[in-house]
Amino acid sequence: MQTALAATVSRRPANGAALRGTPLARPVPATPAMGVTRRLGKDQELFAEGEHAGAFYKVVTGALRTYRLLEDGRRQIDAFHLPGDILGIEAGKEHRFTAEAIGESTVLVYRRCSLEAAAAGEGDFARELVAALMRSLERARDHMLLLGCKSALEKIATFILDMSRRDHAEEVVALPMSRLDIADHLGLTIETVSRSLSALERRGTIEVSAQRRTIVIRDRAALRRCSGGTGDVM
Amino acid sequence: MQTALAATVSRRPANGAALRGTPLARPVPATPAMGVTRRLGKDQELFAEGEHAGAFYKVVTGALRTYRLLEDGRRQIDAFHLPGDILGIEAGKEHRFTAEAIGESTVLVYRRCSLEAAAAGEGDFARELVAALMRSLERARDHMLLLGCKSALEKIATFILDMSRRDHAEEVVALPMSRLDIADHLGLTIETVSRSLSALERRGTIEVSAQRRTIVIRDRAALRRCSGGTGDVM
DNA sequence: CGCAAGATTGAGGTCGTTCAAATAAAGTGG
DNA sequence: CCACTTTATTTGAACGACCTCAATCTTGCG
Repeated sequence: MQTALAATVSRRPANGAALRGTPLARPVPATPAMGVTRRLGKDQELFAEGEHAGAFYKVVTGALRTYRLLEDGRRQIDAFHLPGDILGIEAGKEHRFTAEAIGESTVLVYRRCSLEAAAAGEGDFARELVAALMRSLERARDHMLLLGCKSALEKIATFILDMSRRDHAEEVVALPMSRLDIADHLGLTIETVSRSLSALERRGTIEVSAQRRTIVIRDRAALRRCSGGTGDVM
Repeated sequence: MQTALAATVSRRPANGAALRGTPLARPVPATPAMGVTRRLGKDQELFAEGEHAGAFYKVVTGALRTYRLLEDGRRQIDAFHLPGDILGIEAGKEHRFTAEAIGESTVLVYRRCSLEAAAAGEGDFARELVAALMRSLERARDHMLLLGCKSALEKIATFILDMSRRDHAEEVVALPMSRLDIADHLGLTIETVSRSLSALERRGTIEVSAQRRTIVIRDRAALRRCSGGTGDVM
């Protein structure tokens, strides 16, 4: 039971964060020739829960969050999507969650029929999609392990290591998302996220930048020890 | 932080539960002609984390659990698999989790090359596999919502409704798994599982059979109200 | 019958939440 | 460029849900 706010609106961050210049801004080559690109502004919705799933997407620049809400407003961000990630593939006709840009982002749009073609079998693109699906599932399972078993500190440590891996970052890890986003991703509150980050900083394991959107990993081994094992973080 | 036992062995249940005669025992037709069947005894391992993923499986009778362990023994059961479910499809070459039969079970074994054929595209079976993948992902996401947001009582209520739906059960729901299995699935302890079930029983929402492996839903509406919304339980 | 394993129940402790306040950044308009 | 507002984040104190430890009860089995 957490983060149950009456006004869902108030839960949406609305500050202006620069993604540009961070490692996350590194664009990704558009694999198949098909697909148009689309630009998204900060907090702009790409698709919403319940909407007809007529397309799916691949992140080119920026970062997105996908989430679901409980009736009372509790939110679970199931994943953050960085350049190269594919999102929005649905089993049914409707999107089962909402996707929003965290900062300025661009995505490639694929028509759903590409997916149907893939399921029926169509060579390379099909293989890429199935691989993307399997990777999503793998990540979802890792995340369940985190949500079901880990303590707050372990969650935060795992999250930082995971972002660092996905960001191909050595030491400096960009966190384009707000504390609220992180909290709703890890099943914590913003206060606990903040406290855990402070705790890691106090121990000298990490360093939090002034703007709060960058982390420097000072002691990766210690961070790994904090992460509670298994999670295949590097 | 929960259920961290030093001896992982002691966590494995070993009683004798009858699956036979419950709704869960209902067999499922083997869709593709290929695939040999395999029988599994209670708690028998189908495949283990780290093992080469040379095959994947479809449940015909019984029920299986798939789980991952943290180094200290904490366990997360990511899913229970009932007749008709496909499990063991992996992105990489190795199984990322362990699968065990909960009670006597039978599965169909598919060689991995079928999967590769499917990814490359091979008509009907390909479509079924991709659909299975997408359904797994959907379930994983539902489960993340549960793990990340819901209270103990909400988790239990959701779980019962979900089992009832998957079991095509009207009122009487079979729970072939132990309390420990349920606890490790929902991110709780056995004590909390037990207490929550008792709480629901005390309110007259459900009834727990003497053998503890069957639940009767007395007031589905109340149970749904308890479940915390969204979860697409019926 | 008596033992072993699973499940339930009770008492007390802890981690993370809730509520509240302080601090810090980022706009905004002059 | 600076006061002022707004929003994000951090920090503190107290509470509560769930866990831990321990005892009891139940069921199944030799």
